[in-house]
Amino acid sequence: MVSFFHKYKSILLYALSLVIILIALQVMQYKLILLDHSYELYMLFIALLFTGLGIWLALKLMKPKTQIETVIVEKTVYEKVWTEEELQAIEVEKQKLGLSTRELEVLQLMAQGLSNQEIADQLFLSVPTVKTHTSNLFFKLDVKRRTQAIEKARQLKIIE
Amino acid sequence: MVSFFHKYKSILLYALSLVIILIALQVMQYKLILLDHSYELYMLFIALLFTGLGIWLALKLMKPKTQIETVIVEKTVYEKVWTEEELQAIEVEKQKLGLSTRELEVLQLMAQGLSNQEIADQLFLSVPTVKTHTSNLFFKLDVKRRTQAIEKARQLKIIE
DNA sequence: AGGTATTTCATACTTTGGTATGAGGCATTT
DNA sequence: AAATGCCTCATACCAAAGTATGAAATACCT
Repeated sequence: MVSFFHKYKSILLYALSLVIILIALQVMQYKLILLDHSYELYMLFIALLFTGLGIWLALKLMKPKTQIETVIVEKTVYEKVWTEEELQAIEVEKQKLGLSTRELEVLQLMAQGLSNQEIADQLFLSVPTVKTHTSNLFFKLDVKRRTQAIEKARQLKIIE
Repeated sequence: MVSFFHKYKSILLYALSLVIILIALQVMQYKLILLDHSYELYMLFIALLFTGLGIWLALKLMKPKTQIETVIVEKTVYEKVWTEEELQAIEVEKQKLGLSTRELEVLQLMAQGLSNQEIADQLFLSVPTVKTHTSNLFFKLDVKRRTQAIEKARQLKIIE
């Protein structure tokens, strides 16, 4: 019963408004407006009033539809100025990771979108070797995929 | 001038309807309805009529909102680095790509390091659907892998 | 009413990515 | 000399990514 009211709250409110306004209009009609014989203005007023009410009702009922589309997050990133403390914290984290020279090289190329094969070619390595590096890299960065590794490395300012 | 009409077509149509209906009502008033002294029914009719008109108007005006063409306005504001011309050039490139809403959403999540499965879960899609989106995405971005797509999207400032 | 674009899903297939394990060479450190 | 850490490579196996193709529903526009 409560949920019923909740669900159709807008419509019930509309019906209520309808009744109230109609009564009000009838009162007004006999007391004020029609005395001036300004029937056209009177009608215009009513029309606009109920149009507004219709718009309001539509907006209320439409709400669920607009919700679906708001999955996307809007981000406005300003140029961040890093304080000494933050930079030091990042440095510490980088140190803790203990990435080797080779691993950093691989990470660089990985972030540029190269495949393991392409990285191997670039660094004159075999693909298994590159895989070993990437695998160790993921372990040290505590991630599961190269895309996550790239994201994390970016946050730690290891790359770019 | 044409686009002006197109943009405010709904409102103009509303105004037109308003006028026509008011005139019609006045004619009706003198000829039909009020002869029965059914003033209340008459008012109710008007109220419902214009409520409907209001709903229609609201729906028309809401349309652009549900489309959400460029919801992802991820304008990263590196204030001092990017000039107006550069930003505009980037915008033009973005437009040329013609990425759809869904594709942009997938791109976003992809850049956060999510797997196709995780993207599917997040957006309530099947994995094949996500694959379709990524595949189209790669084609439009002219890349071969998701890591490249992320890199390119970053350069075009589509993401972060 | 028909055309277009988007979104969705499926199936089948190939390629790439990632894990596990082992192993040898080469420095540096203890 | 032995231990440690790094770099290298290999094999094998499984998971994820990516391609190709078809299809169907929706929505929008002319």
